[in-house]
Amino acid sequence: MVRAPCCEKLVLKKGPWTEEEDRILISYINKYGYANWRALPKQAGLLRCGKSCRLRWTNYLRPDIKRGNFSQQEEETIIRLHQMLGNKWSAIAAKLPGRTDNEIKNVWHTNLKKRLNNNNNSPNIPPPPSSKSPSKPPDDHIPQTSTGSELDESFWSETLLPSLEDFDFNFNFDFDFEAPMEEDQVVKYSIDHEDAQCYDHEMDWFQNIDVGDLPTTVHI
DNA sequence: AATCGGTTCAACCGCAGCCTA
DNA sequence: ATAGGCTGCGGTTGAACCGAT
Repeated sequence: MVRAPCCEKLVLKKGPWTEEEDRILISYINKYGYANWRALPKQAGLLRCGKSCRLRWTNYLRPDIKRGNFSQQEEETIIRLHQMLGNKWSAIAAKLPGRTDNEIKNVWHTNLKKRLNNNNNSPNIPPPPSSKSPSKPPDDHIPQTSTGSELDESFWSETLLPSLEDFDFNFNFDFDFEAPMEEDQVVKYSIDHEDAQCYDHEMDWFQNIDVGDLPTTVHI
């Protein structure tokens, strides 16, 4: 179907936002909210398209944005979540309060990706799940339980990952690299069972599973 | 001081999916 | 069932910045 262009061929401004524009946008949203982004700039008196306003607000002006460098823990969380979710930046951002998908995407491309590439020849970082890479990871990347037995791959692809996609992570995944990272790297994670139960109302999977069944240590 | 190359990050673009009429 | 509108997402771009020479 044919879509109307976001920024109609009117003289809508593009490029960096000025302080004045920021002020207008913040003031308008504080007063009226942002129910309709398309109508917002017109009503607020901004010569911007709604899309541009939404982006500026969600990525920069929102009061709950956490500015500044990413902590090591945040970076590790991003790496781990990226391994599980792939380039689902918004899903990753949802697990890092105060961080935006754009910010995480930038950090990934400018920092973490390179860092991982530097460690690339170590087999400890499995390729992220990606629709663009249908090939299976090599056998030595299949996660194994702490007992050394291989996890059923379908557990990850059919049960765990889809659940994580939709799950509101208010429990902590506590990933903990054991240094030094050797070929048989161990990645540990833990799930606070009680917290998990708080959010399991609609998740049969969590209701029926004994967290004790989950591997808490995974050899990659 | 000038220039050059690399890095960062805000912003844009286009598509997909959802919703409604 | 379908067309059209809107929002959100991921990929990409380009200006600004920074350090090296």
